[in-house]
Amino acid sequence: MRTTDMPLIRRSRLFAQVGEPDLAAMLTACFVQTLPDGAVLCRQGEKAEFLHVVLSGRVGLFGEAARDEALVEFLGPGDAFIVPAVVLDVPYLLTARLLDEGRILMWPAAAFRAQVRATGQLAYGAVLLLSGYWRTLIGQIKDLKLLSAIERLSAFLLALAPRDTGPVTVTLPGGRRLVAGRLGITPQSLSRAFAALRPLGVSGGGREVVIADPARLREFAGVRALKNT
Amino acid sequence: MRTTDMPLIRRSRLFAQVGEPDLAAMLTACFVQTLPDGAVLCRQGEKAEFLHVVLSGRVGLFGEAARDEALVEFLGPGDAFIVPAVVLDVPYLLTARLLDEGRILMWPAAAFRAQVRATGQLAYGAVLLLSGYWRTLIGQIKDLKLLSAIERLSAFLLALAPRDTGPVTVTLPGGRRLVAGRLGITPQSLSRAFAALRPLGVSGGGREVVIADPARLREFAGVRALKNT
DNA sequence: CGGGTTACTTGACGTGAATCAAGCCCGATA
DNA sequence: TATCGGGCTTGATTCACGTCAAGTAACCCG
Repeated sequence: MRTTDMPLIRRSRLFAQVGEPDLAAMLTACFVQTLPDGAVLCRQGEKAEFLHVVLSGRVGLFGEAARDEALVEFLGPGDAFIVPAVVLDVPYLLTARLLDEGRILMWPAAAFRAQVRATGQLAYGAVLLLSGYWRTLIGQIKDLKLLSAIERLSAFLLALAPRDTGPVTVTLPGGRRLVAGRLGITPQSLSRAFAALRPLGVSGGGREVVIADPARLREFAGVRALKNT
Repeated sequence: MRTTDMPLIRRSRLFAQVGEPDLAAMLTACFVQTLPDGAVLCRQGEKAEFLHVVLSGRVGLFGEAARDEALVEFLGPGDAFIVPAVVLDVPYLLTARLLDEGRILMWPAAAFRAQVRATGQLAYGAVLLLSGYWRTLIGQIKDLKLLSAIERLSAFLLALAPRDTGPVTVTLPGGRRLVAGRLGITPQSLSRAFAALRPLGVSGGGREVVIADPARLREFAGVRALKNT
């Protein structure tokens, strides 16, 4: 573990409430790995061996079916996964794959389970982290059930931008193929959705997307001011 | 609070780890209400006032959009909601409505926040509870993204039945309209999906559904043995 | 510089599910 | 008993999105 990792570890909600000495003690059981783009951290259906905390790089969580797979969520530095599988000691529901080269904190499952049961601050951190995830997942389910593909793309782009801003450039968290999976559509449909938003001031080039008028886009997305409320 | 409520309270994962005296102390801040069918417990967009724990009856969690609403999840005795909104002190993402007459434990938000921060066992219970919810939500997202309406219905019915069983009768957690919402389809499509499953041995009458051959249904649902793994 | 690979876009077409619209069943009410 | 109304089913039609198939652009490697 490098000394430069500590600030990254502290940034995670999971550890926000844990005191310095306790944290140091906990981390003796852990190690950090630098892994290449495409590395698989855990595979759907396998038993949880480690809790992973992303220190740098981005990770994609994928659900796999017969001949298909769909990206469920993007994760970045500070995110921990898969807390639920580790805590409950059951198999993973998802496959996690690095989308970049990245550094990952590895925490043996049994040690983490014991710690979270013993240390109130860590459990509280886990509650905060899981609460945040619960909300993003609920948001995604609502989007899938209530919104069209174009509206979902609008909402997704707006969520990448700061609130109440003028023209902005946002950076997609992955290639178009991955974004399409996150939105629950095919890459082709995503391409068409971007085309449909172009008259509304969304001009895309590669991974950078310019939103000329966020207010107009927000209005179009259906009166969705309640989105993150 | 009635004495008959205590066993129900103990059944919830949230309190499983909390010792008897601590529990009694915590509950002094709470009260229990019996509410009629259709009562709204919290409304999307409002600030969290109470944590609710279902003691009896069933509750539906609904997402609301412009002119539409969709059932996101059914809850029953032992379930607590909306922990994330209460813990993070942010507005609800969902509206909760009683589907039956039911008894609900009401826990003032500020008191719960303080308790969960102070009491490791309670925080740990919350971690367990949220971990379970995380997994059901992930399952639902995977279903929405990867499965057709008919496959989703199959998976949903199978999840209601005990594993590895012969012919069974399952009870839907709500009317067809609600089940359709949970599956992300319209009631008409649900009706057609049931019709499509009839040749596979699914015969429905009202809220009771008979699955003549769960193994065959499971195979049909796509090689989804990994569903809850 | 050429050839290949990968990522994205665009077009034509098919299909699953929504929508519109009856019709049916059954329980509640007078 | 007659009438009403809500929940469910069924049929016809429409539409959003998926699928299949080119086509283009950018990048890598020989």
